[in-house]
Amino acid sequence: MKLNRNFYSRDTITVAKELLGKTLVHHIEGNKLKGMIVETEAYLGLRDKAAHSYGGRITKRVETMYGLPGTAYVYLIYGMYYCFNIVTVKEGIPEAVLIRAIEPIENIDIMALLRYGKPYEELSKYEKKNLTNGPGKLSMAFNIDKRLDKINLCGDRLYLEHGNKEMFNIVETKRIGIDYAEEAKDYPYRFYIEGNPYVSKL
DNA sequence: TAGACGATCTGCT
DNA sequence: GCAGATCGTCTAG
Repeated sequence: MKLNRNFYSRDTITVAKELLGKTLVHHIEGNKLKGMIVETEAYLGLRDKAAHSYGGRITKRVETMYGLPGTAYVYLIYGMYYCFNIVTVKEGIPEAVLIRAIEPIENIDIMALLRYGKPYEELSKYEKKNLTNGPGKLSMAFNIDKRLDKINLCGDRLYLEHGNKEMFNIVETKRIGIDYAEEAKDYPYRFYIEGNPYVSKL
């Protein structure tokens, strides 16, 4: 069952935690890519120095974060990778959840082709493990890029579903790659499924 | 309009 | 473990 607008229209920390174990679905050229979310990070707009929207900044790039909850926020990082986020709370409040890692479920061969240009069986052990265990990596494997910025996640192209197994422990820890963010770099806004092999960093 | 930098990943040491 | 890749976005002037 698809997650609706109400799911996203809540406190960002809550949504970040509850997104764990949910299934991400992307329809591409007649095929469905599916994966389970295993790692997320919360970005709390105004009061969070690590967020693009810190202090209420509104620029061309971050305006997406001010949109409706359940909207995709996709941006380019380091000139070569895309990061996929989900807008939360309500329109006008610039908060979002970064999807950091996914466990592949369906059409893994297509993901392997998108990421490494060869089918899954031909991947080395190292490549299999690294298929989707990071924000830039999962974007490659799921064919997510800037064209999906501002897309409605309550639609039929890219959306989330309730998962099957939701029995797991959630680990809370500090976020990654935001050392510039002063005191905000130590906030415990990163969440992942304990023991899952696709988590980007322990 | 120029200059600095980043919510990352890879490959080499 | 560390540096390089690589360019859109933002800020200052």
